[in-house]
Amino acid sequence: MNRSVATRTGPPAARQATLREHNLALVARAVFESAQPCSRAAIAAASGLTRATVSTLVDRLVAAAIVAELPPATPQRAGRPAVPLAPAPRSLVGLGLEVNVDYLGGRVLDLTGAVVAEHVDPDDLHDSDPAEVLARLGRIAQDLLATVRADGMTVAGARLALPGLVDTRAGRLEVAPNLGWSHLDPVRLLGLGPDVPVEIGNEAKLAALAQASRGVVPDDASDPAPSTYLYVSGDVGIGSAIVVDRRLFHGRHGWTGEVGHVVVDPRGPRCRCGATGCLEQYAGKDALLRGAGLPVDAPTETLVAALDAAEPAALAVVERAGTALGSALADYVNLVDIDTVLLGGIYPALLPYLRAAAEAELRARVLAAPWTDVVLLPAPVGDHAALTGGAREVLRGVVEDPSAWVAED
Amino acid sequence: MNRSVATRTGPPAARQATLREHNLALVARAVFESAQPCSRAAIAAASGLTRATVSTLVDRLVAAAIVAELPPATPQRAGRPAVPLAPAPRSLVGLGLEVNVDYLGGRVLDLTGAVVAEHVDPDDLHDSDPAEVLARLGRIAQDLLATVRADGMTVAGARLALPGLVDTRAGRLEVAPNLGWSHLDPVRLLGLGPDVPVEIGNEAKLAALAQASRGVVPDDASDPAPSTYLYVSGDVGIGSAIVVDRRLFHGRHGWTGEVGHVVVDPRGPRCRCGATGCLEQYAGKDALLRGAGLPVDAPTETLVAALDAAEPAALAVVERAGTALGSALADYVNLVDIDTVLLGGIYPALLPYLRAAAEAELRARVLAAPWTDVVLLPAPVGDHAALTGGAREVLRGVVEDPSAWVAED
DNA sequence: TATTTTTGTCTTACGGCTGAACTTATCCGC
DNA sequence: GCGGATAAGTTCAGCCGTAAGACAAAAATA
Repeated sequence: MNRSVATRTGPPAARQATLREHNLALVARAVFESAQPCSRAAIAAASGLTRATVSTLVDRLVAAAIVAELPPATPQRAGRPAVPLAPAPRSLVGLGLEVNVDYLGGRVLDLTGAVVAEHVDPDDLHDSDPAEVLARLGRIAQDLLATVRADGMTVAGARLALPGLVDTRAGRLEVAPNLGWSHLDPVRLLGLGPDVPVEIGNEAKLAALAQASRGVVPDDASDPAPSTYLYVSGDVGIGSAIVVDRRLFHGRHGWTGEVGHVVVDPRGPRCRCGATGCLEQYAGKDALLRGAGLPVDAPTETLVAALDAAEPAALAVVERAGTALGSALADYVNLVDIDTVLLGGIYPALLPYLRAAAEAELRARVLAAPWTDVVLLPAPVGDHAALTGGAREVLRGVVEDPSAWVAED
Repeated sequence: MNRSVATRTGPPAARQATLREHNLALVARAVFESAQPCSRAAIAAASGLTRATVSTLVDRLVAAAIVAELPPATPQRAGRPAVPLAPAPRSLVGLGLEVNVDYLGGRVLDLTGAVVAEHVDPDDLHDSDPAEVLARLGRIAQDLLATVRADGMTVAGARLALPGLVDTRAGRLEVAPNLGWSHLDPVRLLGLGPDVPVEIGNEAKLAALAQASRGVVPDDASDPAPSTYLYVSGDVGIGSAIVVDRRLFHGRHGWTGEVGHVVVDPRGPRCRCGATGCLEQYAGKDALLRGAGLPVDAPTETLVAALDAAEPAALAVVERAGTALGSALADYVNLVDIDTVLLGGIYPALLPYLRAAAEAELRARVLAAPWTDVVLLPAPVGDHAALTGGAREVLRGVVEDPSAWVAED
């Protein structure tokens, strides 16, 4: 009897409805990825669909308040003027949440990429109580949701960023060393209602996605953000993410990019992970401050001031960090063949002092160096990037599958 | 005038024909990935399509000789017996070609995965003349094609494996150090007619794809080959590939997996790449033979014999190689979060002697070690794996888009 | 004002899938 | 040995989404 209920594995069959969903997403992407507002006719020409089909699809997106019709621009050419289309402001929004060692907070973005609400509480959350902290963040989230709902917006979902080993699918935080948290279900502890679907993610991974500005939401076109890059964020630990075509490379569990524990010198100092000579012991924040003779809890600005003052200890330790970083990034590039590296966290401030050493090491060690240049760039989105990244991930889901938000009929 | 001819960027629009192509591929995959022959009804149940639709799609695949109807098996249950479906033998075939330092040759596989023709010429091709060698391989290919065509088979395409930096899209070989080749167009030099589309690929990458046995072509079900793994092939150099769901992770240019040049010890010996302490200098074939006090042109068997005889120099150098390999693989796993490693080339023979050291290093250095085990396995397909991988890649193309091989009407 | 040009809508046709009835082929129980 | 049960595969009308082309609308241009 239970024979042929068949697991229904593999990709789903395509039916007529699938066609419509596909093309609806195609049209939505066309609107969202266009630098300037575009017309129905332009979308038809670019996509290969007929103007008739594009029209019906656009009408659905407009009815769902995903796309907005702008007032007609003053026409320049002959012919009936086009109706400009653009992402709809302040209708569907995404919520990014984060708990990190130095703050907790939330940020709400709309489909245009604008911040419509935000609340950030700086705090020292080393070895904090997860239940208490997450309940507090839950209340912050509720406040933000109430505010934007009062303005008539609909919340598409939320994404919680955590600085640790996260199993996104199971919704479990395995361990977050710096928070002193382990083995818990953060979504349950947040205590948001079932009306807002919450997923969790690693902080560095979500911050990485925030860097792809042209992804979901058009920024100003002067910023040609790359779509394939490595994002490396330096703090006490050094996390990173592999982004290909504005999407994360996920690996087996999502635990990619642990570049902080790449071997720089096996005879080097012992790392808190138990091994020796990891990158973190050369280019992590604690190692840098200690090496420069500064207190471990000093802010990055203190180190930068020491560098600006040309203090020899600071200059030496940062150059050594640059060499170590270059060596580890060379391994990274040799293994995954991605040659644009965005540096976040403490690195943008230090980049002038470590760039030369890092680039020398990259030139020496990257096998493909004769045919391609590895580019080191400061990450464009800095402050609490994971909040932006989390909110954008939610909105990317809306744009890539708008059918869930479009009326049936 | 030239305004709106629009580049037609992005994914194509979905039309009715797209639906059919999608479902045709879905049905083909169902037949090819099934362990035993399956019926139309079983495919319908598994895919969610109706039996009517599956029937018409299967009929097209049968007419195109991609799928074959087997004679009915003796029925066990009540009801009309099913017609078993399986990949069609000896109809569409793929050609794998390879030039490497020690041989050149070709292999023809049919859709069942069976070798239907093969020709391998051992030879020393260090610093050879590319035009002469590729012309020779072209003649071998012509002979193989003539043979299989005489038996009524159709050649779907060919794939040429080369040991070097290959730009697959442009069809250019940038450099193959061991052959002494650089900057050439191997497809043109092969001189095959336009009736057989030839693509080129890196040897290690294609060998890696050969390891996913259940991919295109069902092997015996006793071998549960993984679908996501790292493949690391040791020879003079050490190449590798990242395989996710039986597909290559391509990176920017396809130049991923250069694990031979991951840093093991920056104070280590100088590598031929110009840097110091690369893995290749510890675990490459030349380094191993030299360290064991054997001639550099000795075959691997000589080293294995020395190990079996418990010669101290050999044991020491292989253990050192195991540690180095473990260190480099730990970096690899930390960066890409893939925990199954298939070892090919010279490593399967050496695995008993280097496994302990490598696994110790992996346990110490892989950050996720407490939550997941890194598994080292000998690669299942050994002899000239790139030939098999190349042919399978061609056939994978057929199964993933059968519509090109199915009659219009 | 008439013509040209381009946008957006309307109508008809077509292709591909669904669902339900129907046919075919086997097993099972009496 | 025969009828019912069971399952596989086929046939046919109907639905849905897109294509194709005509048509309406709105602006620049002569």
